[in-house]
Amino acid sequence: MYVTLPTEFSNCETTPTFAEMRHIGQDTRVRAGGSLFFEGDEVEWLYQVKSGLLRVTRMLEDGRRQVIAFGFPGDIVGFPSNGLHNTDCDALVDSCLQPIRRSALESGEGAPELHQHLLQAALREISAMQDHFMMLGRKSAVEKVASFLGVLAQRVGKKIDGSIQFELPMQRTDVADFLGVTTETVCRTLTQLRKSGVISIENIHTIKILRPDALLALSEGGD
Amino acid sequence: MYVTLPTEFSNCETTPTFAEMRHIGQDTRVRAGGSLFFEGDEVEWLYQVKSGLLRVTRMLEDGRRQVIAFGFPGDIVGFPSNGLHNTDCDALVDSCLQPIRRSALESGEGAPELHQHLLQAALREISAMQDHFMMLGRKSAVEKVASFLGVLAQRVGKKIDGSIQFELPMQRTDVADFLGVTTETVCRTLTQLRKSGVISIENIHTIKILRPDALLALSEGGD
DNA sequence: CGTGGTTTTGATAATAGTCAACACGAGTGG
DNA sequence: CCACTCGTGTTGACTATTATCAAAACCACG
Repeated sequence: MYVTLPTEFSNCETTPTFAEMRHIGQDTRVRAGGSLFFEGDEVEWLYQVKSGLLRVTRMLEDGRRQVIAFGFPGDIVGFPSNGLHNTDCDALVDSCLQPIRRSALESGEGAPELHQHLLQAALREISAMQDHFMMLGRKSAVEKVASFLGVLAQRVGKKIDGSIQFELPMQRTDVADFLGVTTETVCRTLTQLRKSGVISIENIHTIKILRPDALLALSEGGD
Repeated sequence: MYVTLPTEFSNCETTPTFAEMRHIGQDTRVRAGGSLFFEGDEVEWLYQVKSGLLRVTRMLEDGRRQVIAFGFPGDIVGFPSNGLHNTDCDALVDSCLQPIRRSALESGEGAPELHQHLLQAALREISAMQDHFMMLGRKSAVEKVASFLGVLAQRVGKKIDGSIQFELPMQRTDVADFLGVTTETVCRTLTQLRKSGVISIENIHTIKILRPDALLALSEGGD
C-alpha cells in the first residue's frame, strides 16, 4: 500500500552538465507510476528530465484534475513557490532525472552558471504557460488537439518522408486533462483528424502526421 | 495616429523600495489606455505596479484575445523570455509604475536583494499561473466568475459590515477574455449572482459581495 | 440632448459534456 | 492455448452549457 512513493532503482549516468557538482544530485531513475513530489511538499530538489516523461498535475477537492505540464527530456520541473511544491508530479514511463538543489536556483552562490540556467528555464516556463492560456481559454477542441499534436511532432517527432511520427506515451485522459476537455472529445477529435486524412493512428500510442500543413492550419483555426 | 505609445505625464514619487538605485528607474505614470510594451519588444524594464491597473494580453492572428493577467498594485509585469516580451501590456486606468532594469533580474550583480525579490516574484508568478490553468481548463462559467470576484474581494476589497465591496475597473470584455468565456456569459453570470442575492452590483464598476461564504461555495463547485 | 460605446437581455445554435454500450488488448489463470 | 477480466479507448445518443447573433437599455461625454 502507499505505493506511489518515488521508486529509485539505480543510477543511470554520472556526467553532471554543470560545473558545481555540489548542487547536483546523482541521476535518479523513477519507474512508470512513481511519484516525484506532491502539492504541499517542501522543495528540496528540482528535476531536469534526461529521459522518460513526467506529468505535472493539480487537483480540485472534488477530483477534477488539470494536467499543468508534461515533462519531456530537457524540461525542468519542480519550481518552488514559497519553498513549496504547488503541484503533484509523477512519471508516466520509466524516467531518468537529474536532481538539482533548490538552493542552486534560489541562492546560487558558487554556481552562477547553473543559477543562470535555472532562472532562464523559469522565465521560459512563464512564457510557455502564457501560450497555454490561449490554448485553454480561447481554442476549440479541434484547435487544442491539433496544436498539441503539432507541438509534440515538433518536439519529439521523427520525419519519415513527408510525414512525422511520434509516440504519445500518455493516456487519453492525460491529454484531455491537459487540454481542458473530456476523454471522449479527445477520442472523437483524433478520429475526425484520422478520417480527414490529416493523421494516422498507427497504434494507441503512436501517431503519424500525414499532412503537417493541414494540422498547422487546424491548430490556428483554419477550417 | 500610432497613439498607443506609453504616455508618461509626470513622475509620482521618488523613494526607491530597494537599495541599488542604479537598477531602478524614476517612477513612471501611464495614462489609461497607454501601452507599456508589445509582444516581440526587447525587454529593457520590468514594472512593479504602485497604483492603477495593468492588463497583460496575448492575441491570436484572427483577433481572439486572452487576458493573461491583470497587474494590481504590488504585481510585477514584464518578465522576459529570451530577452523579449511575449505579451502586450497596457494600462486600464491611470497608473503609477516603478521600472526595474531587466539586468537586475537576469544578472543582478550588486543588487542581490532586488535580484532575490524579482526571482521570488517570478516563482510566485508560475504558481499563480498554475492555479489559473485549473480555472481555464476545468471550471464552469459560474465557478470562474465567482472565483474571480472572490480573488478581487480578497485582494482589493473593503469590508463594510458583513459584506465586501470593491472596484472592478476593467470592462466586461476584459473579464471575459481573462476567464475564457464571452462578455455575454460574464453579464449573465453576474446577473444570476445578483438575483440569487450573493452579490449586488452597485454600479457597473463596483461590486459588493453580500454573502462571501456563498460566493466561495460557488467558486468551488458547490451549488 | 444626441451619439457612440458598453452592458444587459433574449432567442437560437453549436460545441462539448454526459451517460451508456461496445471494442480492443494485455495480462492471468484454468 | 484459450477464455476471462480489467483497464483503456472508441463510438453513439442525448443533454447541457455556453456561444452567437440581435435588439434594447444604459451611461458617459461632447
